[in-house]
Amino acid sequence: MTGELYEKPDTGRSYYSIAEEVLENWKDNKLKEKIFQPQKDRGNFVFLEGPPTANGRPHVGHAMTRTVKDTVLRYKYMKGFNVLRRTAGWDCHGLPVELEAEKHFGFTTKKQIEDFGIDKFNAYCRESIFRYIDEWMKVDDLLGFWIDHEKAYITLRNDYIESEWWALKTMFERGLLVKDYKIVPYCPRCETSLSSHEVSQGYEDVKDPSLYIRFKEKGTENRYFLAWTTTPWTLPSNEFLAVNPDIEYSLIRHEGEELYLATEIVPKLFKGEYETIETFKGSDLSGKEYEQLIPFLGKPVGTMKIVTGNHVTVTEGTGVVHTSPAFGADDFDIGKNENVEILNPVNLSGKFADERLPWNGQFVKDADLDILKYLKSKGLVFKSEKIEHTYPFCYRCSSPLLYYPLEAWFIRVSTIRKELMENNEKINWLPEHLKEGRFGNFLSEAKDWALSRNRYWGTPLPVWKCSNEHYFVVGSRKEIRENGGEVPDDLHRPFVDNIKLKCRECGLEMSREPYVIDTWFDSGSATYAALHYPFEDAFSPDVNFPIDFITEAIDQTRGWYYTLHVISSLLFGQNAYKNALTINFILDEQGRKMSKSKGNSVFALDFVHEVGPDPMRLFFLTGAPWKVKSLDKKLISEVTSKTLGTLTNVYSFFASNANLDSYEYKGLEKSANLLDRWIISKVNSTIKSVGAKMDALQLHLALRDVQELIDSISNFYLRLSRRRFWAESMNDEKRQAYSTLYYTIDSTLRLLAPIAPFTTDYLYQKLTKGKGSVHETDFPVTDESTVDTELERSFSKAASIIESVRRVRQLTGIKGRQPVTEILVSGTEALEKDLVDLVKPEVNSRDLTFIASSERPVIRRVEIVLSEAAPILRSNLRKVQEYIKNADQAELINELERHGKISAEGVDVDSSLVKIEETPDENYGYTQDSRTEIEVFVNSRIDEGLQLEGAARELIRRIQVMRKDLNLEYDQKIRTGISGSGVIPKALGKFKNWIMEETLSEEIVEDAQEKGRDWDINGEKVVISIQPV
RNA sequence: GGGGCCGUAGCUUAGCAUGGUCGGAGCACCCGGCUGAUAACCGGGAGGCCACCGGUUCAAAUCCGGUCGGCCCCA
Repeated sequence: MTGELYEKPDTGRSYYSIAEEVLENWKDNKLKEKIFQPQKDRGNFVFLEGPPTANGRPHVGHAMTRTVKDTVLRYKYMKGFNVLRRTAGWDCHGLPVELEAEKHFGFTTKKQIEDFGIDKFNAYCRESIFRYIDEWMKVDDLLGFWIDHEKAYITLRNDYIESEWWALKTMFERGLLVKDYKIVPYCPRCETSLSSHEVSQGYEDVKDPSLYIRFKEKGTENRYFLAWTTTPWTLPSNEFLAVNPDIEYSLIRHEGEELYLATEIVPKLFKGEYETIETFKGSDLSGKEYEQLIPFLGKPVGTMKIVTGNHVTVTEGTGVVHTSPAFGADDFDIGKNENVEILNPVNLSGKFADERLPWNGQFVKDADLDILKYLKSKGLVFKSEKIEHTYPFCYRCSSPLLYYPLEAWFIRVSTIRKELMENNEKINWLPEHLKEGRFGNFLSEAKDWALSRNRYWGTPLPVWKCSNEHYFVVGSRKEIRENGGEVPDDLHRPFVDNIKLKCRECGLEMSREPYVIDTWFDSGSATYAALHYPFEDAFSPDVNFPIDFITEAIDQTRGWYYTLHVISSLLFGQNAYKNALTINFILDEQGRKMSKSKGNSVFALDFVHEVGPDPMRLFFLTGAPWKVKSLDKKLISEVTSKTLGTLTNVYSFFASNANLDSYEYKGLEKSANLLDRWIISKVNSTIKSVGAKMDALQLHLALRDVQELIDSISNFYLRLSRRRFWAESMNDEKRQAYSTLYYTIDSTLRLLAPIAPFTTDYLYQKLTKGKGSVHETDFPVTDESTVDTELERSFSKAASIIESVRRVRQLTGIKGRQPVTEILVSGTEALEKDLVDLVKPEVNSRDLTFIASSERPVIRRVEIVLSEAAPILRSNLRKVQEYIKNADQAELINELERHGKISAEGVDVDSSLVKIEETPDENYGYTQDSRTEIEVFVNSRIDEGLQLEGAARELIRRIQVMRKDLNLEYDQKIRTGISGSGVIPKALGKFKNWIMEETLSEEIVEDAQEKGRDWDINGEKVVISIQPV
């Protein structure tokens, strides 16, 4: 190290390389480990990481989620909390993983998997889920996401599974886990049922047939029920037609046939040419019989008749609903009520599997067209078209889902809707509308959770059954042993399938129900299962629960947010988390959604290399996280240079000057200096607002406040304070300035540290000379005694005055370097003298005077308002105008103000007919600030003295530019030569000493050297040369 | 079909929950200025029927109703 106290930052350096250096530093000092270690004197803040599946590369959206997580957790740590459960988690099971494996092996059916061997298949799954885990962890590190990877919870571990088993047993004992035969959304390709939250991930707009079909009423010649469907393949299994009992139906005659349909629909389907024969209430139609539409499957007893149901509407179709109990939830209920045999010719692969059908062997959706043809040939199709509607597809393999009757295990979520909603009340949602909106709506109609999956790679359903239909749910590994089983090393299939238990009721051998469970149950169990509850005591629903904070992407409202909430409500009777912050998607640079198929995904690792972690983090927190944003590199560099760039420069200024003066910070010194008092006040009021916004999880608003502070420091405080730092020797004033600036930088770094952890720590190290990391420090606390809102207001006024003067100078063509004699300000009470002294050099004026409204240098004239006056004064108008024009305006105004009218040669002119027009004195440039209404008058008369001073300043400025171009040290003395004509010699004559002082010239000769540089100063040619001595 | 969010200058957006400071910023563009920390800053210019239509009100970008458009979610 040289004698430098404060190391200067390398401004040319990329944010990525700064981050690399800081990361090294963190690693060397084991900083993460230190911060992960809970300390006694701290309160607790509990986090929970939503576990990603690491079988794909993390993209920028993941990076954003992780940034938000990290920012909050860093903030909470600095606020004095132990952040508990700051551990990573990995989601391991499920259809997505199996699908990858199927692709790898080229399997398309479950039989292939079984022939291959479930053990080998699952072994591959187990490996593949961690394929990208290194990249995930690398991204976390590079982003600065401080999360404990070593203690990560992993949902495939036996301990984790065991906790879930405990939960399932608990639910079973409370009657909440049941086996049922139900219509479930079913993926024929994956050959498994899906839960409602899985289904909700896969809706797409598609075109499907829209058929209006004639069902012939039994015993009639040409009388039909007109029904509507979009799923022709379900027609062979039609067993009923449903009508709404309360809706009115008509029997109409149309082109020689008679049709039943809802009255309301008639005019929509028939334009004019029909005749209504009779009308009925839906309930009147109940019981009427019809001929089977497609007669291949036989006709079960009690079918082919009209039934009623409240689910029938007339928003689509005809009000007569084709009902096949095998393929719809409402339909199924009807079938159950009527107690009929269910016609189900479709097998688990989604193909017709009944030899009596002409379409046997076809995939049902593919058979739609053939069925339509068949019906057409029989003359049963009234109308056929295509409509676009949304239809659910498997969220992983994109096959169209079927609603299919299956035996499955359910969690009876619908029974606790009320509790779900009550517990939702206790959650703070960001944005707020999710509580009542999307999430609340979903809760209020929560469906039973179809939990079981007929698959392989998942948490095994811990239910055993004997041939007497006795069920036993295993709640722990111990219970396996207690019931005569042996615990395998791995609780997954196929090993778990080999466990046979002895039935407690009848002693017969029990085998496991061959299902695995929905992987969403895994992640939704993280609250307790990650800590192996209740087998270990790291977790208790009574301590540090609910979780304080979680944040995930918006799609998780129906995913993780939901399953966490449901499971916690079921098991613990309370909400799982207190604060839920939702993050929206990031679109690509063109504003398109990123998707694998389009190939426009931007991966986190690539992007962090490109722009660096802090710029990326700043970008993520610009604008509300729950608003969609497009990746925008321009915006990134803008926000980065505005915050980190400026802050780095502020530090850089401090460092270079403090080094020259060998200044060392020894605490904040009390300063009477106005600027110091102001910026300290500003820092403290910003600390307050930033803290409040961070507490409210309004991270983007907090960032905005910090940015404003940085701007104030750089463009006001420092700009106006510079001269104090240049004083020859160290004095109180100067030391106080240093102390204030140090304090200001230190506070700002700490305010920004949670958001931009690398650059702030990089600068903090330099500022504090390596005394530790900014992330170990406390978040700043407001010192109320320093906050002076009155002073802050005065400064905004001062800023507004400076702005206005610049505007006037622009308008009147007086350069900033040209001094003026006076500036008058009205519309505000006078600023205190110290502040005025600060403003004066900025506006470059000898005097700055605050004046009353009446003192303003304006010429006031009374003017007739023609539109008002003309109709009243009529023929006197001319005379009055003339009179007013020639009268003494001051007297006239006086009269007007005193009497409310003037008397113009005998004519009374009411004040409403005139107005007082004000024009600024021509010797002044004028403007009024629109916001503060402060008026500024700049005296535009420039006498010779001022002109010469202006010229001198021009010279100084040019010389300074040349010094800088030569890269001279700040204290390097020079010899200067100047030649020029016009005012230049005069200016030199008068201001030589000043120029010498300002430019550190030992002498100035009025004759530029040969290598002099040509300048144009206000049209005057000047040659200047400088030479270091 | 239902629900949620959104629609402000070329782009990004503040303001709208407590109607009345004229609708503010930033980027980009042009012009000018300032600068011995600064990829900085300042001033000016151009650019908006605050999506559209109606209503409430003395007064609406802001409240209400409807329409259109975008995004998301559900059935």
